[in-house]
Amino acid sequence: MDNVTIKMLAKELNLSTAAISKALRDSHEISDSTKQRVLELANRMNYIPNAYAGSLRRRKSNTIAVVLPEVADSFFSLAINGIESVAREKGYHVLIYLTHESFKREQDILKEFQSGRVDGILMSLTAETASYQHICALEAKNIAPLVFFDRVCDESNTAKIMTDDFESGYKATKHLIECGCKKIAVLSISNYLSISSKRLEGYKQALQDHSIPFDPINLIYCGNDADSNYRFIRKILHEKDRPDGILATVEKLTTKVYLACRELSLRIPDDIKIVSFSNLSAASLLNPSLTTITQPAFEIGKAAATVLFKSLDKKSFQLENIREVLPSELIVRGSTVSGQ
Amino acid sequence: MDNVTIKMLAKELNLSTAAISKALRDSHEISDSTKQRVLELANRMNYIPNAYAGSLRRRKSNTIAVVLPEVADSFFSLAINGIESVAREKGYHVLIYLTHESFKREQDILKEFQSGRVDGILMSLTAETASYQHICALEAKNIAPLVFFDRVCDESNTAKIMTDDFESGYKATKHLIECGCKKIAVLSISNYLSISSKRLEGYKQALQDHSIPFDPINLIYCGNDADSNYRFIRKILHEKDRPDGILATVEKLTTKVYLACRELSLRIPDDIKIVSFSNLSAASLLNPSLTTITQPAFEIGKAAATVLFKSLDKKSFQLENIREVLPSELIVRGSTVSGQ
DNA sequence: TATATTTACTTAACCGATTAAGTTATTTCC
DNA sequence: GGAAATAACTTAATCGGTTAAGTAAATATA
Repeated sequence: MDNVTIKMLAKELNLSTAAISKALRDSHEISDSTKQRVLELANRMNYIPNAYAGSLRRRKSNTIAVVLPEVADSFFSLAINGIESVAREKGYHVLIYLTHESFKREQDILKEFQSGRVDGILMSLTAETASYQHICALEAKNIAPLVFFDRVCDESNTAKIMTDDFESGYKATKHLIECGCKKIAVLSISNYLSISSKRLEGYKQALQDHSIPFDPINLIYCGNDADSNYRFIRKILHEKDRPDGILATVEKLTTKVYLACRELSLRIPDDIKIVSFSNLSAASLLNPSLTTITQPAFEIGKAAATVLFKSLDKKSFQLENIREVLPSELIVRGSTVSGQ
Repeated sequence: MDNVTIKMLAKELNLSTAAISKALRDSHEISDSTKQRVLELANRMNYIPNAYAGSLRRRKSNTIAVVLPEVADSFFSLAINGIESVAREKGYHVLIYLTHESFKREQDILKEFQSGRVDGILMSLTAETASYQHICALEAKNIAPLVFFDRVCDESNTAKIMTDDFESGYKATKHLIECGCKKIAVLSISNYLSISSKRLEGYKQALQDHSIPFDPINLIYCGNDADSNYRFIRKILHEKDRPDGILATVEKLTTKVYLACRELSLRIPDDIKIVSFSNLSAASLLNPSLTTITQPAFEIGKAAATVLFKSLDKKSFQLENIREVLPSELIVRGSTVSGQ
């Protein structure tokens, strides 16, 4: 039960705790022979330093927080993989906080970080986040360096790792238009998120470049409840002037679209074409296979963590105005082009 | 930068730090009027206790660890959701450790827990784990209560939350046999994991009950590398006496099977039928839709966390010999029955 | 009225490590 | 040979809380 402490090592070797501590940290104040003895004993007694004693004294926890809406989403789970790969290499621990798209939770979580629990924060905003005081407060108080990934906060000027959302929205829409779509609906989960608005801008630009007027009726905002999203989508696809193309900006909405199409006997891609932002590895196996905008999720996580650790390794490193934009890829499959 | 501490509150109110601490913890030693004053000031100054000071003194971190092979897997990501939902309610923090199926990592991670970083551990073994000293050591030293979920360790007698793996293996195999399969291959990732052997036992029992001899050649062990798994599966499906039924015990292998079938022009379910352990929400949208054994992933995570917190809340609570078995469900779809 | 108890605190030790500021003994240098 | 520098430690303060033990005043009890 009781773990080996520095005090026990000190008693055993007739040294002060200070000497042990310094020996373990390879201080020049300690002779090589003593260091040897300390190291040997520490190994033999299986000494593991108390995680919190050092954190308290040094005001450093070797822990980062990842704040994100959801894990059960291939983009975020891959991003976590990327983050974890860097954190592990650096010997850091990773705390996970799920907001489940709740702004209140996001606020509570950030507030808790004032406890000094984490040295750095990686964050992707909730779909609800429309006010940024909690983020400003965090930054103003200089609590911990913050790096946004994917769902970044334009109102903050800390580091942001993102994909080319405008271009992605543009590419996807252009592709749908070129496949013959005249009425393209955009499924979104937020009118606050900058990724949403950028994707939407890309969409609008593509329409404009192809002389299709933008009609706000084609903007469809879904919520957090899977069932009502399904019913909503189904209702829209059931209408007389239903869309003939769908751009789903969120992976989870695609399932609903497929199900609704199936139930309404709408043929994909003949009656309706679909492009979805998705990292689903089974995208190519769907019926029909799904045309996706696929983000480099793992790389985004990795890049975000890498930038964060630059700041943690060197206090002078400035996160401000850092923007990394990684390209997404349009992968054309059967939901837009038959026979693919 | 410098956070509000108890010392600052004490100075402000002309009280000792002890009084503040006790007031904040609503001790009977402090008068109501003083408590009021302390609480009011703490609120006003936005006092957030240092996360590590209390943890050090009280030897309690309000943090649990989740040790698992992978997040980019719908079972595990849903389980994390379940765990997080309980942890959040209890005011605990969740550290995530990914083993990526590496035994060495699992050992290192467990060893680190001797630092007292976490109050409790939720764990799912790696596919490689065949030795259990690291787990015994953890338990012997009484470092933190440990609850296994899904990939449990039979050699330990701490709490285990699992699904009915034998029955699932049985049901899946029986279904394949009833669909006409004569030669059913089992895709597995481990011959160590108890879930694997239980599923396999169920498979064998089903064969026996239907008078089909068990042939070890139908046992196919895949590794951790996606590409070589694919090539391996493809090779097997290319052979003359290829299987006519596949039971994939791991979600990620299913994609490979579908791809291999497509490349080899094997028709599912006509030429080959597939059942997979999977929590993929898109299972019904695959081409053909996938017959699955679906585990109650969220509930498993939730149950595991609930049991762990029982032990954390009441030290006398015995985790030993606790076994909760939640039922999985066979969902018949198009990969075994055409037209589904 | 004297003693016991309760109330509402304060003091000081403590959790386990880190580190600034000493303290010797030894070596270096002029 | 004596001052200065260096090596190899120790002492004690510190991080920010928690808590056992102590204390003084107020109240209760005999």
